[in-house]
Amino acid sequence: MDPSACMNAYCGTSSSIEWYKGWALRSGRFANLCHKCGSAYEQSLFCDVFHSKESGWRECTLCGKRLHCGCIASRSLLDFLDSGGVKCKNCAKNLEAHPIASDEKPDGPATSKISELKSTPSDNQLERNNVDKAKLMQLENNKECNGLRNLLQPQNNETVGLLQKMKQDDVPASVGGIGGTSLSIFNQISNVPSEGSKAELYKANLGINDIYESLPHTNLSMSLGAPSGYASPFPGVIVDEHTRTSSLFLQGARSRHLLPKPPKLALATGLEENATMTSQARVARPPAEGRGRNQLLPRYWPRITDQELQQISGDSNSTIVPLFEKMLSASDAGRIGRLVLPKACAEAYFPPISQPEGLPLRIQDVKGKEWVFQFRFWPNNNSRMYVLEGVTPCIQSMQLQAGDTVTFSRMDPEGKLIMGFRKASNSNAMQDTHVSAIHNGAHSSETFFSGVIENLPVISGYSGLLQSLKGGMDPHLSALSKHLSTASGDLSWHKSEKHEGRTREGLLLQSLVVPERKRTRNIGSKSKRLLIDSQDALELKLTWEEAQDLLRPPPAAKPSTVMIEDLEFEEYEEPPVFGKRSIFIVRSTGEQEQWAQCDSCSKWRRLPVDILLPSKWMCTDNVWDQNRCSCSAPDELTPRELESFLRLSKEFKKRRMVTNHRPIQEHESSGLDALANAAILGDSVTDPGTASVATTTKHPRHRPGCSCIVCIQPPSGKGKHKPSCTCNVCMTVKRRFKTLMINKKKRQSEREAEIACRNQLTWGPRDEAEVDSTSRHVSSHLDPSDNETRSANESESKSQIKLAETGKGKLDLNCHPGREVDLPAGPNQLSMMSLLQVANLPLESYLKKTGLTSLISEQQTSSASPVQPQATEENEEQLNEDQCVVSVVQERESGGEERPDQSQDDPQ
DNA sequence: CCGCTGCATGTATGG
DNA sequence: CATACATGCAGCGGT
Repeated sequence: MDPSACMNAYCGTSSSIEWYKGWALRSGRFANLCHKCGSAYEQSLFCDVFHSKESGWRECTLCGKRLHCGCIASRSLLDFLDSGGVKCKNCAKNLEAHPIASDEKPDGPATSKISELKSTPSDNQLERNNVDKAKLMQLENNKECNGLRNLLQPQNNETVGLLQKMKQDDVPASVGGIGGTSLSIFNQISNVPSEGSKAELYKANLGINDIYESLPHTNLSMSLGAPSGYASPFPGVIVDEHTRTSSLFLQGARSRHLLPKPPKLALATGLEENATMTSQARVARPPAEGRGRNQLLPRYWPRITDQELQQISGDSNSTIVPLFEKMLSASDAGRIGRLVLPKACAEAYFPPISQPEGLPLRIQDVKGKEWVFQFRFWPNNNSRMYVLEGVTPCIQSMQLQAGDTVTFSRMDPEGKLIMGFRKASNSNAMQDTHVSAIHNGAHSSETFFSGVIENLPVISGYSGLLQSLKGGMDPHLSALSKHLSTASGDLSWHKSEKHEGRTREGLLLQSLVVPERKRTRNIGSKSKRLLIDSQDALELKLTWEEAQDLLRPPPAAKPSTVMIEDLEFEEYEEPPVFGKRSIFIVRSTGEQEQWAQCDSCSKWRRLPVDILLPSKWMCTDNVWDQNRCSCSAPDELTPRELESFLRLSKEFKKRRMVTNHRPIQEHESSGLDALANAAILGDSVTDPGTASVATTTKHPRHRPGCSCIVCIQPPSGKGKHKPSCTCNVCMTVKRRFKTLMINKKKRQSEREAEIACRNQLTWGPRDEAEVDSTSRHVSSHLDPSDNETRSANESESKSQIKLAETGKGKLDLNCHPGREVDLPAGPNQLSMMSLLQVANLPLESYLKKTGLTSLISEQQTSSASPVQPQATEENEEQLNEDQCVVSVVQERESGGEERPDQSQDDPQ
């Protein structure tokens, strides 16, 4: 499916800048919005391109225009500069129209821009730079920044100016690569004639999409040797690969050093520190050019840090040239002992082979041990599939498993192949281990820093720092681990211990306590087949949902209202911001509480239920309780209570995982099954709360049960039933669906008035439990004897709630323009701001005012009911001791899990 | 019967 | 749609 097309099968809007216009808020959820059909794609919250919680907003490096990456819709919105940063379509177009302008005018745009920036350092660009302040705060701790100023000192004005210009451009993609990056820039600059450098560099900054194509023309394969008159802060010299021809592997190899720009403020922050700091940033380096013309996917770019390079190289005169890396698949790491090599890499960096038998290849590991693998290929279609055979002993010796990464480098001038590795689960420095591990290692925390996204053509931070490091020999890395995993969030190559010790509770707590912790979505993972612990995978799936929970409207942003298909959306030009996660509880008295944890002292503080917390919140911000507005104030919750709450939250999370997991299995079914799901799941199918979680693989943004024209297609080649099929199964499914819809309509009409009222409540404190747009909701009931009445009312109240949501006019990603069933009666005029105002009213007064006091009991019962037996039993037992029964409200996330027995919907 | 080998096939992804 | 690649699996040989 065209990733840039609207996923609504009825819409047909395909890639265009218009597609993705802004952030839409509806039903308490943020999403990006197709302006044609109103489909909202919540998954776009996390930016595939920038892989950032900052939602993919960037500025064109050249003109400053704000861009959205168009995670799903349209990557064509922007191009990536090979020098880092992005450019908008306009700039790209303009530059393509005048590709040689800068060549003709060495003092043209580049120079003038440079001087301009030099002279007015507080111009707009700098102002714009503030946008990414948050990101840069991370940088402040990153000593990678440090070397640049010193590097600049001896430079001529041109170079400095250029670098300044570069630094001022917003280049988040190279955030992590500052050290090496800046050095490489410097070296390159200093190695070319100054006149040419401007032109070439500027040109390199322009619309060059294909770095491999463009670089030969831009003559950037210049020597990287240390410039005369420049005392490199690094102990080695830079490799000039042009001079390396000694190895077979070097055949055709040329350095194609790119010119990533250092991020803005790279020069402005922390520059005083010593310049000899070697880069520890894990930056994907476009590898040295190999024979093959095929460009290497960024996925395979070596992400070796300079420090690792240094460690490999030791003190020898040899230079380590990172070639490529590959994340081990299950079969790679399996017992078969065959490591599938990326074709392009194999052809580029390994000796050419013409016979399938290939030839033995000596590869030295980082400990200095030499292995001999059979490098060979199989015919595959009309192509070849390259494998390294006999890798099992090596893999085992490195204790590698699926998801870990092996790196291939070359030691020059010997041409010796070096094999390193990186454990997927070692990004402990960022406490993101569980995430990175279950991400197949594709997006661990360092990715966030570096901004380099695998699978995506983000050209970033090629340090060009192919240092040869002088001194002692023996490229052992055995001691490496203790040098790595430092504060910069780097990965260790060697640490094999996993962080299984981190308990689920810990994970939960972490997620509760540090919601702003960098988390990633399982995107960009090439291998879906990697062995991932299912629980972890489910947990991973939730990160989006969790993130959605934390979204807040951008501060000071005024939403504009757009109407699409009679649905009203609030549209924000700014992406939402992340707030702090909190826990909601409901006492048996009906009293609601919100609890949040101080970021400083970790104590839990009780808050009004209607407060939206910023991502950072501390006791001192607790203006609602003067007795507990400082970290020194004692904890209000007993450890027992806290444990109960967290426990229940954990249970809730688990159940939600299970709930969400089920449809994933179901989606393997045929389109008719999907229809059946629609019938069985009924209202909840269209519950927007389930939309973002339970997806199908057919097209991941559709929910199980989705009956759109796409979803009801059988899997290719496996069609079971035609839409016109009249077999018993099909007829039953259709009948069920019909009955369901009739019932739904009936209920809807019966409760129309009530729905209207309830809609007003949607953003009220109580109804948050249904919307769950902010937090885990845990309601506590002091009287467990409520259970009977609860169960008696459960079914009805649930259906009411769901109906209420139906009536709210939910987002249906696949709304048929002419479809009646799910369309709401009309738009609701609930703006975020008005809702917040409403939320600020005391609950009771609001209910009285709106005549909805009767809803309290109903909601309580409904909110307490859907606890699964196994969880409830244990919990209640535990909690009864505490005189507090806590149950989790999960109306919204429950999907079809807790619907009444399907036979209720089954006319048979 | 088991494990290895080579190929075929399904799936994900990029153009 | 073409391609890359992860993995399944048939066939074969060794035990």
